This record gives sequence, structure tokens and C-alpha cells, in this order.
Amino acid sequence: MADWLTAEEQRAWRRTAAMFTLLPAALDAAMQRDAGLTQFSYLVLAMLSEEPGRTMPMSELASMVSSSLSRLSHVVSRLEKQGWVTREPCQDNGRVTMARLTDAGWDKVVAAAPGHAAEVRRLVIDAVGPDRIADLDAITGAILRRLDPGGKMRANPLSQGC
Amino acid sequence: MADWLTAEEQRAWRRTAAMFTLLPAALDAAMQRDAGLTQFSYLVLAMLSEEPGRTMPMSELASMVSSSLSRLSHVVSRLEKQGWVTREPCQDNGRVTMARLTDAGWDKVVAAAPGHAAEVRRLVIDAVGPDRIADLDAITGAILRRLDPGGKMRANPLSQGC
DNA sequence: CGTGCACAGTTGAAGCATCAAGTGTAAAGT
DNA sequence: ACTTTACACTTGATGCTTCAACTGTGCACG
Repeated sequence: MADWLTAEEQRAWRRTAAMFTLLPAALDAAMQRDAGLTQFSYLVLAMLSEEPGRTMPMSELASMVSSSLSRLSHVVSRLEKQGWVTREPCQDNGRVTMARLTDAGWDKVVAAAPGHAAEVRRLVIDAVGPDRIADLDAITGAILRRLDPGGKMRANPLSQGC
Repeated sequence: MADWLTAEEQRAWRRTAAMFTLLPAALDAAMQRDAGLTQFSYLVLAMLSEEPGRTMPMSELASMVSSSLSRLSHVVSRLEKQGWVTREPCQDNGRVTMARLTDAGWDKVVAAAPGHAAEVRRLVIDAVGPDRIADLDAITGAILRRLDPGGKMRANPLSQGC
């Protein structure tokens, strides 16, 4: 099918589409191999690890990792079974539940982080090259703004209490 | 975790990671809504539709869509059940099987293509802007070269016969 | 020849994602 | 107060992807 894109656009899109297939697969494979985690569950642990108190409401966490609450809930169930995360209801607000990173979970993230950073550097940062990091940032920013018309782009959703 | 990336690199990577979550989901959702296809099965149909004779060996098709043979086999099974593709052994070579796009499959692609092209244009091409398409191409090219060290990047794997 | 090996493809099971439906809690409307 | 609506989740079913194991075919080497 000759899509209604110019030749240059089409070429760029096809490459981009290929990258969208291959890069996540490569990063996932490395993460699976080195830490037995998916990219996504690593991200969940990593986000919790950066929070003061290592704890966060499920919904806030979901928005941090750009996932549905449903997906997050399933994943956290698994992480809970592994002993890396616990869930507890929030006192201040009966309908939020807090996810907390355990010590074992912290250790897991600390162990996995260097390998992950190295892979990202190898496959993305160094591949793109220092001169083009700003371009990358601009392009992804532009696409994200399209995807997220309600322009959250993270103005810090103010979690009160807990 | 403060990954071992500079602040600028980290910012760019986080955005990029978010894009890698959201863009495929958005395209998939649109394709599902408009045509009842996944992005991937659409791609399979589209690749076949561009081939003269609308037919191709499974393994060549797999490499065109950057997937494992296993994944492709499952997907083609489903497409076959829908009546959009057929599979037939190749005379010239007893171990290749050819996938062929049926007339119904052709119609399906033709019906789905405009919507898909429009989504790609809206979410990627127009978001990036004409001035930056070349940058996009350069960046994805660089990353793909990293991912695909055996530098296929498509030098046409010469399918003989059938 | 024939044995071994690599290629092309399929299959079944297991894991993860998505969707629709459900529970329970807070906040508004009346 | 009482109902409604919206929110914050959870759960189970379904479907797709991945992985490991398997079948069958061609090729190379002794």
C-alpha cells in the first residue's frame, strides 16, 4: 500500500516503526536476562524507589509509568508475590491504596539499575550521539504533546497526605 | 534510581520511554477501533499487499515485519481463519511455505490504509513537523544500526523462485 | 549413500496486556 | 438524610506474545 505520505515521510516512518518493534524488545530481553524483570515492572520499582518514603498511591504511580490502573494492579500483584512491593490502604482517604517498595525491592532496583542504564546508553544515547540528544528530546516532546492533548506532561499532580 | 546518565540524557530518555509506551498504544487503539486489526497484523497484510503476486515466504515476511517466525506463524493462522491470507507450500523448495493475500485480505488492507496513514500523519509526521523529519530519520537510523549490528538494514535478501 | 547439521516452519504452554465488569469509598446534588 | 455520580481500585476472562520443543526438508562432508 502506498500510504498517503511522501516518500521521505514514508521512509522515516517505516524506520521509526521498525525501531518501535526492535528497541523495546532488545531492552526487555536484556532486562529479563540480567534481572528477570520486564522493562515495565522495573520502571514501577524504579519510580517507587525515587519517591521519598518509597511509597505512592497506585493511581499516581500509574500515571508516572503511563499505564492503566488495571495493568498496574496486575503487575503490582506479581511484584507483591515476589516480595518487592507491599500494598496498604491509605488512612487519609479510604479509596486510595499505597504501593510501597520493600527493602528487598530496593535491593532489586539497585542491582538492576546499572545494567539498565548501560543498555540505554549503548542502544540509545550513544547511538544517537551527544549532538543529537537535544533533537531527540524535541521530537519525542512534540509527539508526546500530540498524544497527551490534555497537556499533563507532568505538572506534578499534587498528592496530598498519606 | 539516579541512572548513570546526565540530567539532559535522562530527561530525553524518560520522554522517549514514555513515547515508546504511548505511541504504539495509541496507534493500536485506533487500528483496533477502525479496522479490528492490531498494528502488527495490519503490517503483515500491508507487506503482502505490496509484493508482486501478493505472496511471500513466511521467513522473508517475518524479517520484513521484524518478528520471530513463531509470532508470524500464530498471526498468520489467525489471519487465515479470517480469510485474509492463505498458506501454501512452495514447489521449488519443500521447506518454505508461502503466505498469500486473498482478495478479501486485499480489500481489508485497502479499507484500513487511509485511516492508518492519517493516524501516522497526525501523531508523528505532523507532530514532528516537516523541518524535523530528516532528524527523525537520522536518529531512528542510528538506533537501528545499533540494534541490528549484522547490518541487514535491508539489502534485499533475494528470494529465488516460487 | 548416509549421517549430521542447519534451515523453515509449526505447535502448545505459560506469561503478560487489555477489556469489561465489579466493589467500595468520597463528594455533589436535592 | 438519600440518591447519584465520580473516583480508585480489583478481578476474571480473553487474546496476543514468547519460549521451548518438535517436525520435516535440504545441504555438506566423509
